[in-house]
Amino acid sequence: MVRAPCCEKMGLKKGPWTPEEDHVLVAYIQKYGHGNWRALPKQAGLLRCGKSCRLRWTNYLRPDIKRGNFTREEEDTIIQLHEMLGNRWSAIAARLPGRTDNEIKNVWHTHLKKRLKQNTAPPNQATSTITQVADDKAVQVRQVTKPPQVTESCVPTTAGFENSIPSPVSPQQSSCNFSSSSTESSSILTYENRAAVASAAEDECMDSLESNWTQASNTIGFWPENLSGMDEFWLEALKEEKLDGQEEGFPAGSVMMDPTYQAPLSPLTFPVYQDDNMDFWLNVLMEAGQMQSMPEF
DNA sequence: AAATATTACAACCGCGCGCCC
DNA sequence: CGGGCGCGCGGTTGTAATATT
Repeated sequence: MVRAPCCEKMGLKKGPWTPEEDHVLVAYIQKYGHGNWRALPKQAGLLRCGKSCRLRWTNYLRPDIKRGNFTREEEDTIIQLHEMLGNRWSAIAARLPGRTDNEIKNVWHTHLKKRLKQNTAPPNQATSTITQVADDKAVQVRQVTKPPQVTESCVPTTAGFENSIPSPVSPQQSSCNFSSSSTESSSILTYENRAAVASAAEDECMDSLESNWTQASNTIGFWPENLSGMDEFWLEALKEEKLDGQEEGFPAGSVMMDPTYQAPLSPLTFPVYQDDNMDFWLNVLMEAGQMQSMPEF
């Protein structure tokens, strides 16, 4: 069966919306809501198809839309979410309050794709790229080594921290900053000290970036059964992605936490901590009470 | 200053999904 | 159970604004 084009009716207007049309649409929706988009334009007296009205409302006129340029944090979040979710713009938009899927899609195609391309240098150039500019370096490091940044709804933004690099702290360096006590909350880095730790570890991480860390292709992850207290953001991602074929090797009921961020790691982008590093991190997680049992590999 | 190229973003298009009859 | 309909999503296009030559 062939679907009839949305705006096949003659006389329906296309193209940019006028302020008058906007006013009519907003006034109508404020008064009656938008239960039926198909019927709306006729009832509101607009010479538009329902689809056009819906698009105009959801992408532009909705009162909760945040206008203006994307912040660096928002852009970074988009990059990380895109890494995790792919071109699922609506899923990405759901994690960026006030931003629409269309807007995010646009900013991806016009800015971020380009930026990522610049930052994705061949391995033998990666180190020099990383050390260029602090701003770019932060992006590069997060892109290569970190699980996606959680959104503001998950982790409060700490002023000043956004410019310090949430580095993949090496076990040797970070161990001195962790309490091994499973009863103390200090077994997880605080916002106050993690920036310092990250900064201190940065140089070493740069050097060992390629040898000690691998990217998400060797993802480890699992489906958590005990969800209490877990970050909603990741849980949603976990549920959506279903973790097909990626949950093997981890016992049900375990949740891998990022000890630096106090947030569940994204099983889709979690970098593999190799060999002895892996053991170290698993022990940290065990001691911090974030895993109920050691996984078998 | 004019022509051309590039960028930014609003809007459109077609498809797939879910609901309802 | 299959078809029609409405809606939302992602890809693409059109065009205005801006930068470059």
